Order: sequence, then C-alpha cells, then structure tokens
Amino acid sequence: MLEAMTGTETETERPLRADARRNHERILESARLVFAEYGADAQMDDVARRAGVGVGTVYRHFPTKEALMVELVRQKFRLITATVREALEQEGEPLAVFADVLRRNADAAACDATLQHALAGVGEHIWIQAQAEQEELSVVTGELMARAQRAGTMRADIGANDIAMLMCGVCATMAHAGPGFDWQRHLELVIDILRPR
Amino acid sequence: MLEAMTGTETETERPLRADARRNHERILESARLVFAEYGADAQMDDVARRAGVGVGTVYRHFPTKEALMVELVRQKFRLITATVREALEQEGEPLAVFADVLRRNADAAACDATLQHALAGVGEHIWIQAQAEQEELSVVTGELMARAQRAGTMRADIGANDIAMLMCGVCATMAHAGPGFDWQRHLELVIDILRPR
Amino acid sequence: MLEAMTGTETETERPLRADARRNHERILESARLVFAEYGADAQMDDVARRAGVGVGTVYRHFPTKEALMVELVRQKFRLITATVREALEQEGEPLAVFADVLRRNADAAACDATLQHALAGVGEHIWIQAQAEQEELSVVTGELMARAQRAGTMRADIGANDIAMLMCGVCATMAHAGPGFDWQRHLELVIDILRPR
Amino acid sequence: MLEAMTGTETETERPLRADARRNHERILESARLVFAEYGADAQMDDVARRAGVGVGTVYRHFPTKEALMVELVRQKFRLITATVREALEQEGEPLAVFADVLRRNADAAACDATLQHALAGVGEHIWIQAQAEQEELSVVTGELMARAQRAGTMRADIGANDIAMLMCGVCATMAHAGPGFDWQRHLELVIDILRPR
DNA sequence: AATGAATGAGGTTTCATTCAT
DNA sequence: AATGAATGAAACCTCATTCAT
Repeated sequence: MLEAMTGTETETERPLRADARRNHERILESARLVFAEYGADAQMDDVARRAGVGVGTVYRHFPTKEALMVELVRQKFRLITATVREALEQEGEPLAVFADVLRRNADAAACDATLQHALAGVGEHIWIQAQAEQEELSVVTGELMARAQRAGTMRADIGANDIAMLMCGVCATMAHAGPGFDWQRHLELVIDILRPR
Repeated sequence: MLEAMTGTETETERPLRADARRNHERILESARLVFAEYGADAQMDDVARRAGVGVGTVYRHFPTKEALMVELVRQKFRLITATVREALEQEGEPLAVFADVLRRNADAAACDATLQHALAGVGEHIWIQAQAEQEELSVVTGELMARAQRAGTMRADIGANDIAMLMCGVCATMAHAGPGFDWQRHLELVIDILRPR
Repeated sequence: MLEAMTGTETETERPLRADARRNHERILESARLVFAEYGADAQMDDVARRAGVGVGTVYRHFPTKEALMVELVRQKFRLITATVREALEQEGEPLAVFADVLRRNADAAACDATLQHALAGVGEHIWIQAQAEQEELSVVTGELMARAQRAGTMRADIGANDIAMLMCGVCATMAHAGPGFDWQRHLELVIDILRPR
Repeated sequence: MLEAMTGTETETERPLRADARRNHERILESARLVFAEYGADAQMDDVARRAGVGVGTVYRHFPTKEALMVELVRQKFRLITATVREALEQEGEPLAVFADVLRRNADAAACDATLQHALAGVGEHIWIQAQAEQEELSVVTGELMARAQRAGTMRADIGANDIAMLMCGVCATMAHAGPGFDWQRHLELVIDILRPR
C-alpha cells in the first residue's frame, strides 16, 4: 500500500531493479525507525546498519542525509493525503468525517513524535522540497472541507492552509512534552474552531 | 529593564564584578544573535567572537552550550511573563487586553523566529530546566485570564496551559514558513477560540 | 613475528580486511614511536600523521586514546612473554637462562625508555585492562623459574610476582636518568637476589 | 621543623614578609594534598582554592606549575635526608638502623603514593632541578652506609646511588597497584641485597 | 601583594561523505 | 551495485598563564 504511493517510475523490468527497489524501501523504513529513536542527530551509519546494508548503499539511494529526510517528510504528506482521500469516499456528516481525519492523523503523528520532532527541527529548506506533496494534500483537504462548508457545518472562512497551520501547531505540542501539555485537548480546541459560531 | 529581571543579587559588590556582569550580558546577547542567525548548531566560538570575549570566558559564565541555551529559554519566559504582568496593571476590556498580550508576544517571537526555531529544536530536557519560569508564567497568565472569564468574555473551560499549547503552535507556524503559512492569521484563529460560543 | 602474536582471527577474510589490518599495524607502530618521542601527552593527530592516515582512521581502530595505550601495554607484555617462552625451549643452566631473559627484556625496555615512562605514567586502570596478558606472563615466568628452583640454583622463596615488581623497579630506574642511575647495575643487583644464600 | 628546612633567606623582618611566607607554606601544603588526590593533572586552580588564595598568588610564589612540582620534589628529598640525619645520631647495629630508615621512608612514600606517582610521571627535567637535594641525600646516606660497611654487616660493593635506584624501584611498585604487587615485600627483598653473601 | 576574570591555543572525539575494492 | 574503511573539517571544552582592578 505504501509502495503504491512511493514512486511513479514506469520501468519495472530488470531484476536488479527489484533489488534496488527493495533496498530503497528498507533504507527508508530504517531511517524512520532510527530517526524516531535517536532524533535528528541519528547517524547515517545507524540507518545503514538497521537497514542491513552498507553506508555506501544508503548514499547510492539518497545522495545526502538531507535528501533522506526530505523523502521522509514527503512520505508523511503522502500518508496523510491518503487518509484524506479515503475520507472522501466515506458517507456521513462531513464535519464529523473531517474531524475524524484530523484525529487519525494526529494519532499517527503522535506514534512517532520523536521522528516528527526531528523532521520539524531541520532547516525549512527541507520542507520546501516537499512542496508538491504539501500542495497535493492541500487540494484534497480543500475538497473535503468544501463539503462540510457547503453543508454549513463548518465555518466558511477557513481554508486548507489554516488546517495545515493549526495541525502543525498540534504536532509542536506533541514534541514539547510538559506539564499540562495534552495534544489531544489541543486538537479538540482546534476542531472547535471549525464550527460556525 | 531586562537587567532588572535578570538577577536578584544585591549589587554593591566588588568592582571586578561589574565587569563580569557586563560580560554576562554581552554573552547572552551575543548568543541570542548568533543562534538567531545560525540556528541551533551555532558554535560557541561564534558566540564568543561576537561577544568580543574568548571562548573560555563564555564557558566561565555558562559551563555548557546547553546551559547557555537554557538561559536563553529562561529569558524568553521571563520576558513574556513581564508582558503579562504589565497587562495586569492595565484597564480595559479583559479579553481585549489578553488578546493584545498574545499579539505582542507573538510579534516579539516573530522577530527572532530563527532563534525560536533553534530553541524549539533542542532536546526537551532543556525546556524542563526552565520549568520554574514556565510555571511562573502560567500563574500570571491564569490571573489575567480569570478576569476575562469572570467578566464572561472568555470561555471558562480554558486554562493557562491551553494558551501555552496554542501559542506554542503559533510559534511553530512562524518557524515553518511556507505558502499560506501566516502566523498572524493563525493567532487570530486561536484568539477566536477564547470567545464563549 | 609480532603479527603472529597479535591476533587469532582466521585470516582468509575479505581483501579489504588486509588493508585494514595493515593500517592497524601501522597505527600501533606509529603510536609506539610517537609516545616514545613525546611521552604520554603525545597527540592523536601526531599518531595519525606519522601513520600516514587520518585521525578518523585511528579512532576507527582504537575508540579512545586510552584504548590505544592499553594495546601498547598489552603488546609489551606479549613481547616479554614470547621471550620467556623461547627461553623455555633452551638448554642450559636454568638460572643463567633466566637471568639472560631478564637482561634481554631490560635491554628491549631501555630501547624505548620514554615510551616505557609514558605508559607507566598513565592511570593504573590502563594496566588493569592488560591483566590477562600480565597473568599469562606470570604463568610462563613461573614455569621457567620453577626449573631453576628445582635445580637449586634459584632461591625457592621467590615467585613470578616478585620478578614483576623487581623489574618494574628496574624500568623505573631507566626512566629517571640521573647521576649514578645505571639500570644495568640495578638489574645485576636484582639478579643477585635470585641466588640462594 | 619543616620550615626550618624550607629556605635560606636571611631577611626575616617586614611584616608582609611573614604573610608571604605563610602563603608560601600553605600553597605548598595545598599542592601536596591536591596532587596526592588528583595526580599530576590536578589544576592550579585547585591548588589555589585549597590553599585559600587566588591563582594569581600561587603564580606569584611559583612562576610555573612545574616550579611548584619541583619544589615538592625538593621537599621530598629534604624530608628523607632529615630521616637519615636523625639515624646518624642513633646507636644500634648499623645495618638494622639503615634498614629501618628505608622502611620508614618507604612508609612515608606509601602514604601519598598518588603524589609520588604524579611526581614520577613528570618529565625528568623536573628531577634534575632537584639535583642539589638529591646529592645531599646521597652524601648523608653514604655516611650511614659506611658505618655498616665498616662493621661488615653490609655488602661493601654497594653505594648510596644503588640505594637510590633500588628505592626508586620500590616506589614504582607502590604506584602500580596490582595483584601480587606488595611493596613491603619488594622492600625486604631489596634489604636482603645489602647483606654480605 | 592579592585577586580571580579573562584568555585562547590546543586536545579529544564525531560523523557526513568519498572511494578503493 | 554494494561495501565499509578512510577521511578530515569541525565541534566542544580545558587549563596554564596573564593582567586589570
């Protein structure tokens, strides 16, 4: 399922290709785990070891540590986009459906809060490289919101970008554990905003 | 004004002390600038150079890079606390006063968004060391909010911690500049939450 | 000959390994020279430069400066042990054979007295890490001594540990060059002790 | 008593002088303690703190860390010399008296083995600067030995320098604690050498 | 004469990246 | 295509020594 979203290359022939593809996935998965465990200063060597390959191989697939992180960010967006797309198929009260999407995505983010923090901590040029994915997410989110807004159960003056910002905030809460920091409550407050007054 | 908050030691100490105190301030100020420019991985050498002192001096005042960052975080909190305290003296519609405090603080944060990002990016044990300041802020914020809540112009089911989380979110937005990311709008949405429905 | 003692891993490994092994030896040799020249506070950079490799390589082989010194100490012990073993094969009056071993080892130590001094100067936890080698030496030394003692040409109330202490003393003399400090004489006095009265 | 040996300056007038003299002693004493505790890499700041003075004062009395250590070495020699002198006054079997001196001095050295180790670990040019004291010790030791040799209870072919070397060896044993390293036994073996065969 | 803050060269260690095998 | 040893530029921090007060 994840693989289905991973790429768009059309060639799927040579056996070596299959091997490489497999390594690509393993490295990405390894990176996810390693960054989730050690934060942003996990080392490329760790990623390689966990993936069961040499560092050289990691560098063959991702020319830079940054490139690897960018891919991780992209994946995040794709994953969220997929959730929203699924929701587009669902029946039900549109705002409730949307709120549910937010909750599910927040849950997913909370699962690897450290990874989230690691990705958030890096320079923003990394995020810029994931703009395409971010925009795609924006589009489908907009669609889902439009329904609720047409139904009149969601404030009309709010757009997909607002959601992005607000959820970005919820994720920040996850990262900064502290007394009285409860991201679930934060999320509910955010959902409250959506209701027309 | 900042100095007024920085310490409590009865001055009138030895003249040498004056020099040291001066350096202390300069180093802190330098750190603020340097971290704002280079992010969390600014170097101690840079801090020293910008402050016009040797590295050794920086280390005499702050035993560790981390200690220096902790102090920066503490200062941030003290500064915000001061703003809130000022607001407690003001007349005016309580919610409006409070909203204004939020706006002013957000403005200040936006001025050194990179520093903000740098501080946010570090391990949370740094934040834990600023708990005292954080709690003090929480207390005065609670006071200011109570007024508005008694006046009925602010939702009663919201506490100082909620504000902390929400503002933490707004700051996250500042850091992640992106298309459609407008922290001022984010802030207004947050302020919206405060109004009773 | 030295290599023969250095390891026990079944060779016939990957070609790369040969390179690494070579570097390992070169670094060790370089360390010996550098510590012999500059004493205990020789720098890792110097070790690397003399070995013709980067510092990183030194650290890949020895995780710590200390670890490098430990290995040097171990080697010393292994070398001495080898001498004693050789002597076990020799014919001849046992005490004479033993005395000769002492002289030969002292000679070797005198060749790099500075290195000796450097190693002696470090914290003893380094020596503790070479206990295995030290004990092995003790065992073979004991064997050689037993012969002489059975033959009645060596005092029976002396053990391998005593030799260790006494020779440790002779080495101390080498390090502290001074007027009237003649380690060869010191050694002969020590050998004198061995004779039954 | 110690002060009596410390210097040869004839001026004992100005009150300030008294102060300075007092500091001199305190610093020396502090140095002894600090080097005994932390070994050769104790810091000048520690010496100053323990002495209750500023570093600057330490440097006024000893222009260099090395100079301070040299003085410590000198003191050691003076102390031993004093013991030997005392023994010259004693009645009794000369060899027994001499052996006793050795035992007492070894005991004293064992009390601050770490200091001993620290001093031994430094470059030998430090020892060279204590040559005068070393020679003085040599002279009185020679006197005491001559008695025993005239009495025929001590080997005649041994000199004060030999004792220096042998005792240097015993001290080395103290420093290198290890299994089977028992300096008292080492010392008895050394004393054994002295007896005519 | 004493103080202790300041200095800054230098030490060890890390880690992203390259490249010979 | 994969491997992992090698690289070396930094990074953080220490501490003997100086010097303004």
